[in-house]
Amino acid sequence: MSSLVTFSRSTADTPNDRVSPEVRTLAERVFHQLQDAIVRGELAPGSKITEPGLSKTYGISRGPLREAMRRLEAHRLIERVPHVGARVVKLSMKELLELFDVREALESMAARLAAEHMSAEEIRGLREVLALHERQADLKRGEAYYQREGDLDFHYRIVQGSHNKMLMNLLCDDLYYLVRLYRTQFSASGKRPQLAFVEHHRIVDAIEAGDAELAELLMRRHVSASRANVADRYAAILEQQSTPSAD
Amino acid sequence: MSSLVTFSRSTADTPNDRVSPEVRTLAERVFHQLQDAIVRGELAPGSKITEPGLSKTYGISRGPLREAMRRLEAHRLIERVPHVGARVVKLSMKELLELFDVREALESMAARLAAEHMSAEEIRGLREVLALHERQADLKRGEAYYQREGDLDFHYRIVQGSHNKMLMNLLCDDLYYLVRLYRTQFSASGKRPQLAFVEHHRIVDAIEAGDAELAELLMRRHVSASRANVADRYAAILEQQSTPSAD
DNA sequence: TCATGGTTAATTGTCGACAATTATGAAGTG
DNA sequence: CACTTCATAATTGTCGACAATTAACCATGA
Repeated sequence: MSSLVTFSRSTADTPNDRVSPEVRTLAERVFHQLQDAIVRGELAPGSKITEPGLSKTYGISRGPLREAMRRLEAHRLIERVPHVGARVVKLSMKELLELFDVREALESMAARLAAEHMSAEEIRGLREVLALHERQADLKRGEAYYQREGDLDFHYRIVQGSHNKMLMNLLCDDLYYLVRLYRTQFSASGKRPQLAFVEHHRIVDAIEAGDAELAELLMRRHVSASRANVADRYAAILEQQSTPSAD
Repeated sequence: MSSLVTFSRSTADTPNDRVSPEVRTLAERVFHQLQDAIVRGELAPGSKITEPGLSKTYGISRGPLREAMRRLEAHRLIERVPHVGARVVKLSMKELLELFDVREALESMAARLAAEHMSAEEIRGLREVLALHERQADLKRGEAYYQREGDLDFHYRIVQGSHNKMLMNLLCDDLYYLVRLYRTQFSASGKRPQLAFVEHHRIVDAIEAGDAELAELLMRRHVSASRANVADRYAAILEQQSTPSAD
């Protein structure tokens, strides 16, 4: 029953592991469990979650559960209204595009700072991640699963390379969970991954060369292109829906 | 001469709401009270805050108090460590500069979006804010108080003009409280306000012209200059401290 | 049939008490 | 005198119960 908690790290040799369970308290543990359940779609978006229900499900009292829910709310994974209840967040396309705008702003800044601050071994690790993705893409073409998680891994490392803790908190602790939630909600892939590869490489090149401006520009385009891809796919779906019953 | 004008909201039609956006619950109220106390410096940065203490001070039980503290932690105004306690956040200069980098990224994006999405009356309101600041600056030259709050007002409006809710949440609900906290912590002003005025005007010009790229660039420079100003002042203070001797 | 009012049930908000963990201080020993 | 050890106290984590608010439902009347 109880899940094996968060085993997702691809490269496990990171001393500064961000997603360490750190289960020193009940509220922490159930927070991570709920976070995982939401991101994986086990808790349907928009579904109402009730305190007594979760309390019984996870076998804890409402005290720590409420704390966990507060944290989920702060991370924008659930929405609460006083005296009424909480629902799992349901990303609309408008909000998803908003998310991309924020990512474009923050990640381009992260790339710029990474080009300035990243150490040699950090860059080496970044290249390893890219090589790993490439190998996986060779083996499993089309299955974008690994690539997708790996894509986050790539962005993860760049954000960490910025050496800006505030950026790391905002992107890794908040926004990336929303990104993953989106990826399960709208199960999107498209033809982007192949393109994303070369973009990733160019970004790393710029970072390695210490060209902050170029790294920033490339990352901005990278995220922007991803956003455009999502918007296009959405428009296509809309059109397909508005052209109904073509049997 | 004492200061007679003590309130800052530019639109003064709302008399009562000092700290009461929505006080539907105890936790909400004490959260806003604590937030205000921290930002104003009534709770010293770095000081330890204890649950029984605050519980008695505000006359509520520890339940809603803990919820309020969770929210403060999410907004990065306090720092908690399990089983140990919570302390009011104490911004180091390093973290402050990090904050400026994040602001530069987000606010330049906000300016860009504002240039694309802001309505005519929103722009008019923005100009009114600028005019008000100019009048106040004429009357009270040097007293940067009003200008400073007003500066936030200006940035506030542009962020709202972006029509991006996620951006609004990040900047207005999280980062701006940190900015205000910094302003009380290091009581900084410098000669920037006068310069900031013309920069503000140029930004509004770009927004009004619908020139997104220019608005973004100007806002980026604006925040960056503010950051440089802070860094310079800090360097000066450091040098002053390292050259005292002769005691 | 529909609207409206009140009553009931369920959920959230709040509280006080107990358990677990950590910090503090004194005593003892090398 | 410094360092370790242990016992005490204080603080945080957790729990169950009660109060307040909201939603649902049924009944009544036009």
